[in-house]
Amino acid sequence: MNIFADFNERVKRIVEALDLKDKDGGAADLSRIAVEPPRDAAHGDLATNAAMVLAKPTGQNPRALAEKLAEALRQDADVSAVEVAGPGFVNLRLKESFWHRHLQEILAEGVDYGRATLGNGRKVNVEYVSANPTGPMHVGHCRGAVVGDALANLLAFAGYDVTKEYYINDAGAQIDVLARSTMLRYREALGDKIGEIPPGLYPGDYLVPVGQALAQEFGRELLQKPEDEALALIKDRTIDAMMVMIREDLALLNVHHEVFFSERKLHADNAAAIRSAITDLTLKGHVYKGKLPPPKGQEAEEWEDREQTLFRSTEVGDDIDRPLVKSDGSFTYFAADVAYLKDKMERGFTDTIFVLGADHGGYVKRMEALAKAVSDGRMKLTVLLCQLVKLYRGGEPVRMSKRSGDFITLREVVEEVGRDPIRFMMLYRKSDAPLDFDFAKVTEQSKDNPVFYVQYASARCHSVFRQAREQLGEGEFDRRSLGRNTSLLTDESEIGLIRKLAEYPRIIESAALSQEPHRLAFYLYDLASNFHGHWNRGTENPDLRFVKVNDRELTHARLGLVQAVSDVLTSGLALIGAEAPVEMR
RNA sequence: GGUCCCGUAGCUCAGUAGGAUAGAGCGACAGAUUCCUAAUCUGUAGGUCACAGGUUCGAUUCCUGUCGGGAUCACCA
Repeated sequence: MNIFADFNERVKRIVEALDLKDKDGGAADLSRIAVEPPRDAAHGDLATNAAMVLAKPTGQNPRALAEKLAEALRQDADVSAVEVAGPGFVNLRLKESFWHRHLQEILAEGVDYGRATLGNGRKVNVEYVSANPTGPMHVGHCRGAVVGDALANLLAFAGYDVTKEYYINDAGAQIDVLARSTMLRYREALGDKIGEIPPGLYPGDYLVPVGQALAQEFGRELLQKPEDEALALIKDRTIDAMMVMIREDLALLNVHHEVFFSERKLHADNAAAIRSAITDLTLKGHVYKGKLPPPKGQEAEEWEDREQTLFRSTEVGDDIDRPLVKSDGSFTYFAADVAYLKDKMERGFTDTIFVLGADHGGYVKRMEALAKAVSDGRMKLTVLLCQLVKLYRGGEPVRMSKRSGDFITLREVVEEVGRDPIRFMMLYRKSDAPLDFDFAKVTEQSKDNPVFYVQYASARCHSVFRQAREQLGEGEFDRRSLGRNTSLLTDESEIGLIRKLAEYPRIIESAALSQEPHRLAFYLYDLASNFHGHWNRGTENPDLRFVKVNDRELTHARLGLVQAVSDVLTSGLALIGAEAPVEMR
């Protein structure tokens, strides 16, 4: 139940009853009417811009129109005060009884409070992580993994039919290099002296067990086969092993994809899928043979001026046409994307979202262009770019050398700081802003650390219940009985907390709509702050404490409020992918 | 040079389906514990929302340009 949507309907009904006509004599456009929380709480609980939006098209004075609206709104049983302010805002104040009833609704819905139908069951594909299967996940993958996962959770909660997907880049030269690297480890496991891993191959220890497993299974058999054949088999085994490892790494972060889509499959059977997709594109007139101009702004010494097969992406919004076939006759990476997007379309997705690192910003336009061409504009493709994460340790930048596999792995980060702080902090910044991640600050257990601040609020809620059970000598409290006496909540600070809770559904919808999961993290911080603030009023004024031993009814009412706060914290933290702890000591 | 992102308090950042007097945390200063967890809270100080135009009843938010910072730029994945 979104109270803003609720009152938006009420306002619209009133406006309809006024039977306003626009200049052409038609019914006035009501779509721009908004009901929002006013920026300044002193203005009331809700504000609407209806009068200002409608004034011009209907040729009326905005303040006069606002007065008419106000008059009608005063008749609403839930409204205690209405005033017209500024250029024509209508500010509403709601009766306490409305808030009491709303708290009951929150309690009835529990952790489902805020679930929305915004998506109308539309099928959305969220693709994220998609790291090359050439080694373990490293710290650089964390942000995309968390942002993508939280966004997918959020969209599902907002009523979309979401599929979490991982595109395995298991084709191409890098994978061949990977197979040759494993071959070396295989020989090593057989006792051959391999010396240093030659430059250009993957030196990481993680291939050692893969080589050992091969040696155990095949003995020296593979060395007797033709190299092509042996490498093909080794490649399969290595990719499988890498994906097992990557899934384990992702599980540490609480990330679980539903679909792992293999690029190699698109290249199988003489690239049947790619050929078919390109044929489709060709039939639609998006493919031609031609030359590309040499790149500008940089020395192009190796530029080869040749005629090639191109996707005419410039006609669908791209800056330059894109090659589909390499000079050796094989397909480009982008050609596989054509087939991949076609596959997504055929699986029925109306929306596909890619979560990528900022270094992939150059791919956005060609992907958008491709989606247009492949689906004739029916599939909406959006790219969410995550800026880079800078690592610090106590204020000092952490240096990582890219050579010799000397990077910090995802596993190491999780082991050092824990899953929840990573998930929360990766979302405690807008995706398109760079993020500083300081190991020292993220593990700090104080109010300066938003993760612990929010989780502590959850722990406090549970602490109240422990106290209540002890002092009142009761068992578990169920939500229905807690909601029975909400009308006993009369303190402004208590009503304020309900008001804050009532923003949750709106936050869910706006975060899902704008694809900005960080809004949820900031809201939870805000809610926690409100709760801590209210709590501390109890230290100054014992009458405001939740547990009143000599007033069981009041205690139940207040516990209802605590339960609702706890439910929303639990719900929101779950979307972020973190726990709502019951205790922190 | 092209493209994309960013520019808001001393610092780190929110806020933008266009709304009223632009917010929070940190840092600084002044306070609160016979307390349901002080891992908390209250108050004070601090601003040309980079700059210039445009659209609008109204712009931090949308558009254009300038300046500054970052990312990226065929045949790799």
